[in-house]
Amino acid sequence: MNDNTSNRVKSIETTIAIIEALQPKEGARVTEIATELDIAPSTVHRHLSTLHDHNFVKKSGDQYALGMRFLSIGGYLQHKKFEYRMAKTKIEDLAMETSERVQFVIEENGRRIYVHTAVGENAVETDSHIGKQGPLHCSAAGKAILANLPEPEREEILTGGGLEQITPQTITDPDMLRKELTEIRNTQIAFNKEESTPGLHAVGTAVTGKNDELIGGISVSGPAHRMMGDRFTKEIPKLLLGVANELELNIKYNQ
Amino acid sequence: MNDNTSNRVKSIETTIAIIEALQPKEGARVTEIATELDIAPSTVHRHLSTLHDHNFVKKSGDQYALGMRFLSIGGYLQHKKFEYRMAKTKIEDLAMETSERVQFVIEENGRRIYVHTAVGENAVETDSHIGKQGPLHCSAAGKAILANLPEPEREEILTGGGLEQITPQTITDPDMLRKELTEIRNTQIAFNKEESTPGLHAVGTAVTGKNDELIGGISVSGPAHRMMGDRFTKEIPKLLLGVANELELNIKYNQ
DNA sequence: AAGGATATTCCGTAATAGGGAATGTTTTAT
DNA sequence: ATAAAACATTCCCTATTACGGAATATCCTT
Repeated sequence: MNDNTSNRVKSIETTIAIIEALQPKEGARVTEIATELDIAPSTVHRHLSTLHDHNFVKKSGDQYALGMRFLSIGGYLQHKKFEYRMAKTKIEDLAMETSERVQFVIEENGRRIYVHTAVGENAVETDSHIGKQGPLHCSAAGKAILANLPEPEREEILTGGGLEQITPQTITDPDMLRKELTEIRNTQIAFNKEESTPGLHAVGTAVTGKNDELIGGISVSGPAHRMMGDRFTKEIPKLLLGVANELELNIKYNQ
Repeated sequence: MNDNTSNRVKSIETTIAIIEALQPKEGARVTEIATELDIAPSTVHRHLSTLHDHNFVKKSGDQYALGMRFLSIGGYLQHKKFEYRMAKTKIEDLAMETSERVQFVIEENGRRIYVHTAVGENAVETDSHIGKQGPLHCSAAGKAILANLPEPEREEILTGGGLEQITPQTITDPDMLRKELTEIRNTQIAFNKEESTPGLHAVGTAVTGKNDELIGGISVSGPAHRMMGDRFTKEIPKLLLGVANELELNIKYNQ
C-alpha cells in the first residue's frame, strides 16, 4: 500500500514525540521536555501552546500535562459503536456471574486493545486499563481473535513480526500456535495459561457481527489457583459462550 | 499568561481539523475530508499517513478512521491517578446501592469531564460517555465543583464566559447561582433539577484530596419521577456523602 | 477494454517551523 | 532586599518543509 515513509509531516511527528514524553509524567516544564528530546525550548513551547489551545494539553503555572481531550475522543469512539456499547453491558453481567475480571478486546493493527473492562467481586487487580494494548498471541481473547482473522492477516502476524515472548509460557513457535488456533476455531474457546502474566489464567472467545465479520473478543481472567479444574475448562467457557452468543444475537437483530 | 495566538504550529492545527472531521464518521476517504476542509487532497493524505504511522488513525482500504491510540492515552490518564482509580470502585458501589447512574467528574479548563461512570440496575440510558464534557453550572457534580473552586476561578466562570442555557431550567443568572453555590458550600450537596437534561434529576458532591485540594465530584442521576421526595433530598444525599467521605479517607491515608 | 474517479507520489515554491537571541518572570541565594 | 540564576516566553531571521498542482498509479464501473 503506502508505506513510503518520506511523505510525512515532520512537525506532527515532533508534536507526537512531545505528547509521548509528557504522557508518563504528572507534569513537566518546557525545558525538561526540550532537553529530553533535544529540541529548542522555543519549539517545545510553540507546540505545547498549540496543543493547549485545543485541550490536548493542560497547563497549571508552567507545568504542562496531557489533557482530557484524549479521553474525550477515545471515550467517544468507545461509545459510538453499537457493538461496543452492547459488549459493555454483557461483560458487566459476566463479571457479576463469575466474580472475576472480564474484558472486551478488539484488534487494531495486528494488536489487541482493551475497549471495556468489568470487574467482579473477586477480580484481581491488574495494571490493565481501557485502551491498553498488547500482542494478540499471548492472551485468551487475543488468540480467539487471531483464530478468526482472515488467513493472510493471521499468517502475517504469525510469521511477519515474530511472536514476542512475554512470559516463559508464551507460545512463540508459529507451528504450535497454528495448531492451537485450529483447535480454537473448532471449540471457539481459547485458553491462556500464564502466557501474558505469571499467575494469571484466562478463557476467551471471539465475537462476530452482522455478516459474520469479526468484532472482537471477550475474556474472563483470574488467578491460576482459582481458574483450574472444571471451573476453568468447562463452567467458565460455558458461561462465556452463552454471553458471547447473546451479544451476537443482540448485534445481529437488535439494531 | 500566554494567549498570544500568533505563535502556533499551523500544520498541527490542520491535523487537529482533520481529526475533528474524522471523529463523527465511521470512515472517510481522502477526497471527502479534503473537500470538507477545503485543503488539497495531497495535504490531507500526507497528514493521514503521518497519523496512521502512529496509530492515531486506522485505515482499511482507502477508508480512514480515528484509531484507538486516543483511547490508549485517555485510558492511561484515567488509570494513572490513584484518586481516579479509587473513585471508580467507589462509584461502582454507589451505583449498586442506589441502582441509578453514578458519575465521577473532574474540572478541566472550566468545564466538567466524565472520568468514570457506573450504572446501577435501573440506571437511565443517556448519551453521556467517558470523556464527555460540558459546562459546570448545569450539573450536580459540576455545581459542587464550582462551589469549591477558588474564588477567582469561580468568578471567571460565572461572569467571564456567560452561563449557557442548556434547558429551560438551567440557572443562567450569576447572582442566583452565587446564592446557590453558597448553600452548596454549607451542605456539600448540590441538586440538579432538569438543568442539563429534561426529565433528569441529580444529586452531587465534591471530592477533595490530601491538602484539601479539589479532586472532582460525584453525582447520582435518575429520572425525575424516581428522584423526588425524601429519596431525592435526604436518602441519596446521605449515601452520596458517605461514599465521598470514604473516598476522601482512602485518598488521604491509603497511599 | 476503456474511461472515470480517486489515491498516491512527485516536485517547485511560498509559507512556516525551528533555533538563537532578546525579553520577561520567577525563584533562589546571599 | 538585592542580585543572580533559571526558566518561560516572545521575536525575528533563515533554512526547512508543508503545501498545492501536476503526474502517475490504482481501483471501479460499464
